[in-house]
Amino acid sequence: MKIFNTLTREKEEFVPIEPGKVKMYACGPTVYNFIHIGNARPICIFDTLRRYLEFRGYDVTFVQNFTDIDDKIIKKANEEGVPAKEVAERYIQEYLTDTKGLGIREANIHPRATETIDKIKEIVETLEEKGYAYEANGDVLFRTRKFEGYGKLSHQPLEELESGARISVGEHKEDPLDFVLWKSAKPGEPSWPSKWGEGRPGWHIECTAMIHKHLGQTIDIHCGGQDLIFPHHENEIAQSECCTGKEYAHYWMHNGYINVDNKKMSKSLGNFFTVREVAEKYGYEPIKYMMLSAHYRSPINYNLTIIEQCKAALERLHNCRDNLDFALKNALAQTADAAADEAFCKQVDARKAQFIEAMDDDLNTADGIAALFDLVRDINTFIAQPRAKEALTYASEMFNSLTDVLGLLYDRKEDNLDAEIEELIQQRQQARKEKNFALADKIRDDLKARGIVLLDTPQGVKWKMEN
RNA sequence: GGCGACAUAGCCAAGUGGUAAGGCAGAGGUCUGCAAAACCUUUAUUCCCCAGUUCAAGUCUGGGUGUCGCCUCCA
Repeated sequence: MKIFNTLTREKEEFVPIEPGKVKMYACGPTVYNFIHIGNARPICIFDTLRRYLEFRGYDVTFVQNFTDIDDKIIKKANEEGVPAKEVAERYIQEYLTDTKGLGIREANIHPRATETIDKIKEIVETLEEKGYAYEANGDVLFRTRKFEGYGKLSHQPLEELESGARISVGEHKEDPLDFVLWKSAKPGEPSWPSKWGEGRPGWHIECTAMIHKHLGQTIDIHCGGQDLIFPHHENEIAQSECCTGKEYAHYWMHNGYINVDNKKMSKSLGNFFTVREVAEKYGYEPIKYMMLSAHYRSPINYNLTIIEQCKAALERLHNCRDNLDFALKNALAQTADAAADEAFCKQVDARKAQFIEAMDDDLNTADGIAALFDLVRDINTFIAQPRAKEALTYASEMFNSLTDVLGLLYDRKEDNLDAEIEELIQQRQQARKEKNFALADKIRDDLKARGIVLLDTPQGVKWKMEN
């Protein structure tokens, strides 16, 4: 598989550190609010990456953090007059509700900053011993200029970065580019004891500490949104590589933004939509589909038309799954046309190959979806007449496998009709046969009132629950 | 100022040298007592503009135009 590596700005063949195994880390949310759909993009994309790597046979260990101590959380807690811990815990639960709705698998480990304090202190101490960090009024700062590789991820010369940097009032930096590893606690703030006094972790150190603790000093893939490249990921590299003397991550993947009116969705512009509010109107799945419909590094311009189009596109996928279920239920025990079955199964294999080719190319989910839709057409055409169970099962399993990798069609209810409704459908069929259309239509209307829609198809009567 | 990205049909969107994927919407058809749904077929002589390289360019080069991003917390 090829991956576009931000470090080299090139697509590179993916080679894991340890054959067959992948260690990946994605920066998780700071839990002080509901996530918006911009936040949801990396969550969806890198969940799909994880699934795809597993589909390709890798044993993946995926770690994603919760930043549960931070200025914004403390601010929110103060506003509400509750402990920071309570705010964090609440929004972790809301996060899990949304990601569950989006069909995201939980990471293997979801470490929290507050559970990683020991490791954080250990790294900061090591950096201090090695001369990469210094204490100033209870804060511990990283001596950026001492790390030669600084700027290698964002591809910025130091001078240019410095021209934009500022020293805020009250900071005690040796250099504007230096950043905080450990912050001294203000009165009333949550804090932990340390050799530098009571304090809490800085903005960038926790990810590095969690990676070292749970994945090791060097990982395969580190991912996140493009806005984390600088300074967050640049600083992570500096901390980690100065601490260990080893390369931090082999591949860096960064997703593009979700825009509104062509502008980056952000809290400060106030042009954001939470996942929750969009889901309440359209459901979670169209959001997931939207994320996959474009390449992960391209921007997506969010609006209502887009989400409606995604919902409609998804319908075609769900219908195919319904069609397959129906065909399977009425499958022939033996094949009627062995040659046709064989040709069909070969075609199914070709779609899988097409899917893999797309996804191997830097996770081209848009092309992956195209392969899936081609498979849908193949299936729909094939099942226009009764087919043998074997071929249908083959196609069905392939369809499930591909949709599962993409993380779509995860929320299908088991549509089991009770005997009474089955009986009503039979009565209607009888009425139709006897040309008692008044009765037939009445039964249809009654069922519709109960949310069950009947579909008279050439293959027989299908039904589905109304959306 | 430094660094970077993007511009493909009504809409969304793939496609890094070989003659324009896929989806939505639209049109036609199949099925049907009717309705609805579904399914099938179809929809860009052309890829922002100009010049160049090449047998061949949406794809490479140069120049424009436009839009956006990072350089400050941010997915």
